[in-house]
Amino acid sequence: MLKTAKTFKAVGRKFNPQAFLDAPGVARTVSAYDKGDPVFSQGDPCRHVYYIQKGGVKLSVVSETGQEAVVALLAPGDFFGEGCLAGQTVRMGTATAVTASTIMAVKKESMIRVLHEEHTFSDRFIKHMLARNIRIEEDLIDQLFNSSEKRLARALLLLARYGKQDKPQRVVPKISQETLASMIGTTRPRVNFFLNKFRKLGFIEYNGELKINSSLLTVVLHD
Amino acid sequence: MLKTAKTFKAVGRKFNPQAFLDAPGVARTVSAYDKGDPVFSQGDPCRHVYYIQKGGVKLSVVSETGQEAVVALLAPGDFFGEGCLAGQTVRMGTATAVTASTIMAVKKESMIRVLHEEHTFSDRFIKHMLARNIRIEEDLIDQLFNSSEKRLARALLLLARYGKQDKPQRVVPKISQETLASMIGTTRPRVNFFLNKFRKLGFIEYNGELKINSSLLTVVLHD
DNA sequence: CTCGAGCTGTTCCATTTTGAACACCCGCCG
DNA sequence: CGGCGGGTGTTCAAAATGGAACAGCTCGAG
Repeated sequence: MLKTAKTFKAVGRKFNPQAFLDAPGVARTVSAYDKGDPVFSQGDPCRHVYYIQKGGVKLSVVSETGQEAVVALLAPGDFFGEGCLAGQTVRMGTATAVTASTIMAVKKESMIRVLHEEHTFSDRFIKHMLARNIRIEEDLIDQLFNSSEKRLARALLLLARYGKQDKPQRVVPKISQETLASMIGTTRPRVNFFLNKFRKLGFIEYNGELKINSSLLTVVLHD
Repeated sequence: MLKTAKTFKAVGRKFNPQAFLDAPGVARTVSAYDKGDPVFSQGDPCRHVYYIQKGGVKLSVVSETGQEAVVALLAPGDFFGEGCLAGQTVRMGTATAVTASTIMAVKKESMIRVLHEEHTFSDRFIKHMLARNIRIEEDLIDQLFNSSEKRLARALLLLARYGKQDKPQRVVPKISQETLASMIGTTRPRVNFFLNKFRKLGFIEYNGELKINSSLLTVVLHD
């Protein structure tokens, strides 16, 4: 009855995975989080997969030396905490709400059952994971190839499409220089230096709100 | 009837995904590759998923400026080229045999069908992808946190368990300083410098063959 | 209003890293 | 035998980066 599931490719972005998780017998709970609340923390036991209904979540890791690295920023429709499906028993990082959020937790076992029983759902989930894979791989390649200046330019361009699949915006969601620094693996003064450089060059504008000029900023990536 | 599929966790490392792909009606071809042969190249159309039966494969990306970054080294039992399942139409990187290899190509559509019909297989595939996800994420975190010296130490430790799930070896597979450099995102002189440093400190030995002392080398990671 | 927390703007220097160069070594092929 | 290609050992100056420090701004709580 779900025509959108005809082919893998046809599973478009309007598809709602949540419908399947709302079925009777699926062990799930929906919770509200305030900005800054942790959903789980590095070292916690690993028993649920999460699905973002509203808001946004930051995945980060803290090193022995205490510095934080932001691995991903997630938006409504994203899953996270899937590590437990691969047999991880503890969380390898911390998930924090970056705005007030509504997040559904699904028991690992329920998740597996739904993955078995619903092709449309499992297709979607596999796609989600592949997409995340691709994105993280791109981030890695970015790190391997580029200078921090280029990485910052790229991070801004990606943030401009945060949560809006394929529809880049001119306005970048509010984000501190500190967080930017931990996303691209450098220090805050460095981020500040380049932001001002970009501003002087007219690639971005900002007073409180950060706007980017995609076409100009893209130039930075190509030398 | 498939007892091994009882729980997700029970899908152990002895499980052989290939059995499912050998079923009648699955569009697949098995080919032999010599060392250095490309399996696919950046920009090629994207219609198959690959499975390594024998040998080893290197996934790499080439930047506009011509420098190469090695994203992954894969061993028998690994899948690659899964990007096409997520709707990618062209290859984002190049896959090259690093030794003489036997590799099975499975048509995207067949792969999807088997994923739908065989829980044991799809569990395994999801696990594989999650594992790759975790590994790439670790590589990214490594880049975000660490100096090239630490990254090199970590790369050597990981290479020591290349293809041997969970059973680290003392001998690291033959690999050029150039390739190491492109894996950790630095230059060859840098790799050379640190290798010699590690040798002087007794962390590694090498004449033609590279042996590591895991416990000593691990020290480098923790300052 | 006043204080403090959190973020931004800026400076400076020690250190790390790059990038290019040159010599050496060894195995393979004509 | 001689040359050539691919990998290694080493050097050095120029450039990028890290890290610490200090000042200013703004907004909300008391």
